[in-house]
Amino acid sequence: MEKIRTLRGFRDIFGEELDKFRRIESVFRKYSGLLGFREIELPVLEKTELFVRSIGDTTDIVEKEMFTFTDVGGDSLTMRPEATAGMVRSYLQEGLYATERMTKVSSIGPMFRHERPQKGRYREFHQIDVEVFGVKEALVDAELIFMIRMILDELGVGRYRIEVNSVGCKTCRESFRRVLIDYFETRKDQLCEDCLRRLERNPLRIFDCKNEQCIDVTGDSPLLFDSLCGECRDHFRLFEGYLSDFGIGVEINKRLVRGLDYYTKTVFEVTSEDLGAQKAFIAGGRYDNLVEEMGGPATAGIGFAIGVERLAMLVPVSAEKGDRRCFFACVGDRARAHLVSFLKACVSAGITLKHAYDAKSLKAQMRYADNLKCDFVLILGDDEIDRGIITLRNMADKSQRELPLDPKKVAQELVVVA
RNA sequence: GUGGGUGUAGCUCAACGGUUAGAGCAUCAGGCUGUGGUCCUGGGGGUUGAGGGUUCGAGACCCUUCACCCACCCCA
Repeated sequence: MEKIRTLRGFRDIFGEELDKFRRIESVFRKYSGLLGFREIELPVLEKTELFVRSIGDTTDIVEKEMFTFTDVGGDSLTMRPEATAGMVRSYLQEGLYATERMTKVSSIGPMFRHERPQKGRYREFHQIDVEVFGVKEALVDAELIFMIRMILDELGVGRYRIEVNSVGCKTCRESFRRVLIDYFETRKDQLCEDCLRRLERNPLRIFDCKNEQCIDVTGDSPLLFDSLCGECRDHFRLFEGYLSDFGIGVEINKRLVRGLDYYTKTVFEVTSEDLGAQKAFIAGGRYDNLVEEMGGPATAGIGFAIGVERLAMLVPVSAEKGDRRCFFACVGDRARAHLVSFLKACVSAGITLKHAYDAKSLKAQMRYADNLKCDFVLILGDDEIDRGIITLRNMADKSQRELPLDPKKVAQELVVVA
């Protein structure tokens, strides 16, 4: 029989990695709470149309990377490939635009993209997502960067870069698009195949190419950043000003572009060289038209997503030692009969009491206790029972002492020493 | 979807085309009746990813296929 294993790109997450996930989540919740975000859980499955409309039907995500299938009722459904679409849907569906002047929400959960897996990229991956609706002021842009910095610092992430840029609004982007196309049209012969495709579909993306020739060509091409409209330029200047008020240094990368269609003005990316080729582990930006495009009132929006798997690769293993453990070793059936009462007493007292389920020699139980890194072992055999006591061994210094054979009193004692 | 790399014990890896495929770690059991880590002895555990081919003989060579890893496209 062939062993059943996980689907390609899907994984079991456990042990050290899961510990890091939990730590990341808890540090995130600390700062998102301090900055006034509330958490929300959204469905993993949504109508396909939601993603097509929000992400853009010519993006790679929508064109070839979604887990999409047809429901028995005939609806086309999709496992969410990113969080913002669902966040916007929820914001509109729950009518939050009418009940609060602005909304700060966050969410944590799995996302799905049907891509070829590689380092730091899986078909099921996890994102921490943050969105702010209804604030057009650049202060919030800087506040999000501040939040990211606080989280990364507390997690002990060492080397990372925060890059920011502005991709402008509809008007400055439209006019620039023509300028860019004109520029590249005359240099078509120097572009790689992929970039020729990009030129047709989304010329801005040529800036993302890793091909050396293409990088050369973009080297002296006009930049969107330099032809922003007055409003977008002002917004970016204010953003920079607030960042310096927060005391955060960032790099302005005028070539930074985003893969999703809905971004406007501020975009940013946090990268690390310790990640392999997929070096961005946090990315986000402003999307001032998205809510309206999704059928809501004109509402500014901005958000970012943290790739949890990628961030976990950068988080140092926490040195904090788990709680001290105790083991119950018994010799013979008479002693074994006491196990349950000790278990009950210890759990009630908040103590972890490990034990072997099958009857083994004392030696084997000691080995097992050692293996489990237990700090204390309770030893109970005929000797102890006859004398009305139980032996408590300290595994570290091998000292032993006797306690009365009374589960509650022993549990109390363990609370003190363990 | 494309390119490259790798598939041998639970894990990390050996084995020039030539006996019965090994080692370390892990696991289990012993080393005078009830005491762990180090040490000694032993046990269990494999269709060498799968299928075909070449050969007197294949873990190794060839073909096919599958899986994983890395990279491209793209993205967190």
